[in-house]
Amino acid sequence: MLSSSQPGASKHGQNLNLVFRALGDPTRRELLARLSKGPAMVTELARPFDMSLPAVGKHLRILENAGLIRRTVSGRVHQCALSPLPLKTAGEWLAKYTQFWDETFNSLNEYIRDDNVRE
Amino acid sequence: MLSSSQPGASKHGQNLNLVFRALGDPTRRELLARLSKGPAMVTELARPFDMSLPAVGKHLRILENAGLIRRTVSGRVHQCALSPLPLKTAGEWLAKYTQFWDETFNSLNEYIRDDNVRE
DNA sequence: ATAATAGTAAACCATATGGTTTACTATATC
DNA sequence: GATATAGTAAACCATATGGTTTACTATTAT
Repeated sequence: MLSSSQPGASKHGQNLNLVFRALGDPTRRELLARLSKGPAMVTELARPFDMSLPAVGKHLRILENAGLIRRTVSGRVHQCALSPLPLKTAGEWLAKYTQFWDETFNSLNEYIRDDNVRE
Repeated sequence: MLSSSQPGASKHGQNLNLVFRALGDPTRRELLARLSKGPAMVTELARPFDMSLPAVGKHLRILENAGLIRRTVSGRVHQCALSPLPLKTAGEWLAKYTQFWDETFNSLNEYIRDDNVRE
């Protein structure tokens, strides 16, 4: 069934791991929401949180490793910007299940059930 | 900016934490893919994996706690079924960023940028 | 030159994840 | 009743997460 190879061995799967795990933390979702309004430096991003600067720095690193933000250093200022493509990837993975969201089990659904949903 | 309250304090946010973290593991995504083709018992679900039954059992528990599967026990058999609503919730969260996916920075995007993306 | 600012690095801690093996419970079968 | 099957429970282990504090580097400002 599904991918016959190892469960998350593909690069694609690895990205999904990093992205979904990154999204699983509320602080990081807040950071993304903030960055959706435009780039910001680290201190600026950290200000709203009741948390040390290094802690926020770590969250940003995780977002960066997931490809969700990019960082440009100029002087001592690290400017962070949203890099939303991985969100699209995640959205596309979820979209494969859209068919199941409306539990109108019609014949189309029947057809889909016989189809493969791949990892 | 965004939610003025605590970062993941809402029940909604808690669900997102559980759901995204559940999706962050390839074994669990495979399990969901398998269940998208119809319900299955635990042993059946575990078979394709090079992993002990208790390990798969734990993954199923995590999926269950995230609301992504339901379990009905009859006799000694635990039947698991996909419960896709939390996927919808996650998809809706992601959908708030759809605007950023196509990097056509038109005037609509400009308008959106002034809008709030909330947690 | 001195001091303040932006940020990372490193050491540390508590708890969570993801896996194992062994033991156990409960149901089904012979 | 004896045995096999389905599955969880519990104890254990290694590593990852999410936070802290202290120390450090590098840039900017006085």
